[in-house]
Amino acid sequence: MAEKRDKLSTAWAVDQLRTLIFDGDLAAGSDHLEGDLAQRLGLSRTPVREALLTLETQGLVEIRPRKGVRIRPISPQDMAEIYDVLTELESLAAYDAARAGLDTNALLPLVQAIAQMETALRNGSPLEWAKADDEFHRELVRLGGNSRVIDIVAVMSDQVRRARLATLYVRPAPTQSNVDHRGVYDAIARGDGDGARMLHRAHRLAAKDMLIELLNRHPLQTL
Amino acid sequence: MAEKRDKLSTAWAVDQLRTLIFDGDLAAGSDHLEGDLAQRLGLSRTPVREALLTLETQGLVEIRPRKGVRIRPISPQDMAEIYDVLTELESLAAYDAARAGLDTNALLPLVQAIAQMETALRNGSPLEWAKADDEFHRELVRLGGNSRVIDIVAVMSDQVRRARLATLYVRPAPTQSNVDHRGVYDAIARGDGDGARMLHRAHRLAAKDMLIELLNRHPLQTL
DNA sequence: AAATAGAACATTGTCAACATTAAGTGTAAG
DNA sequence: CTTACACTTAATGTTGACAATGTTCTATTT
Repeated sequence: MAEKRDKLSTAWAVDQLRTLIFDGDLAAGSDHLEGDLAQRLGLSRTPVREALLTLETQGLVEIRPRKGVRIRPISPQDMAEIYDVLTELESLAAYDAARAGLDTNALLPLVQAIAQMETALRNGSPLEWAKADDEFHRELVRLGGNSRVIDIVAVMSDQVRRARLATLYVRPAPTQSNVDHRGVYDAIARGDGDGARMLHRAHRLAAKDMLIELLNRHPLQTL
Repeated sequence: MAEKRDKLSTAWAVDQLRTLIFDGDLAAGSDHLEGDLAQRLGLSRTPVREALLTLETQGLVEIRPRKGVRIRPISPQDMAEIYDVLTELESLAAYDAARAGLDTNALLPLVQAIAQMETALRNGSPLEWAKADDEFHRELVRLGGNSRVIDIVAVMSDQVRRARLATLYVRPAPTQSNVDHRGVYDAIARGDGDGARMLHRAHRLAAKDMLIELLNRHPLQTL
């Protein structure tokens, strides 16, 4: 556990709890008392309580009075819902990014992410590929410039983070994904808004179908 | 102010504060101390603080330590961002609703909302029209069935609520809106997903352009 | 043995007091 | 006259204690 905390207790507690959740130290579906969590973090209940409030509105936990705080599991239907939202909002971001008239320099992070994904794919390192993929999507949304979209996508991505990691080593090699990313990038670079939107939409829909099918076939518990 | 409170103080405080904000009793852009708000609601700071935390993640206030809680104003750019998000997510909902194979009975609330809008339009009652319009959009999203979309749209709608009300008496009569709604309804009723999506998208984009142009022309302060 | 009432317990909800910290204010030095 | 420093003040951040309340267990009745 990270030791020093120079920020406010509540913000620090949010970070710590997020880490515990993403690392699986707080298992999906498990229940925890405010008091226990507070003790675990070495804080009083108030900041932990406030942190949990925040995490609840972000959909990571569910507060059930007198039954403990439940770490929200993700069902295949949840995945479908979230991917649909991501599809729409990221496609909008791709459109906006393409229409923004960005120069090559501004698009550099996208190119780098794509390069990293291709390297990772060649090296067979799923984890590194996932990191670069995450970076590509985050950067794409950032370039879109809509702050609401940025926030919502971040929250939704967090909700499926565990599940995506769990499927990383079961899913087929993401060769098509890499092709898709290049296509989206090219469309943005040439200022083709509609093209970028449609290509990204197709990319996301394919990813959704793959993941859902995967989850239904390998009924992974405790997501 | 509503008097009895049978729910938890925090939830009650959220409701009260929302009402105060939407009614303009807490003006857009104004600052308020936790202590003052707590006294105003007759509560201690703790539940008010928790309520403010929630309202902050919903984008209605901005907590600025030692400077008070600011009631977030809405700029034309904010409006543009929010309408873009609403456009994408509601269009998705329209698509999903159309593909869900809902029977006429399930679509009744939509029909009623449309009828109310037409009546209000004939009677020249903008406020009633706005209520029915709100209802139409909320019901549409509900029929889409994606709980994330429902939540996000609710939050985004809240953020523009004040601004929409402020423009109600300045905007041209929404005759085209009513035509649009019928078109969306028909597409859903005949199960035409792509049609519903495209019609609703066009409807929302037009509304956005109208509103933005209106806001830029009548620089309404304090939204 | 099953059902119900009631007591005991555990947990959360709320509060008031205290600690901390940033902003503002006045003073003195350059 | 400006700047920098320390002091004052006001607001928030945090804590521990207490109140309210739902849950579980137990005893009693049928």
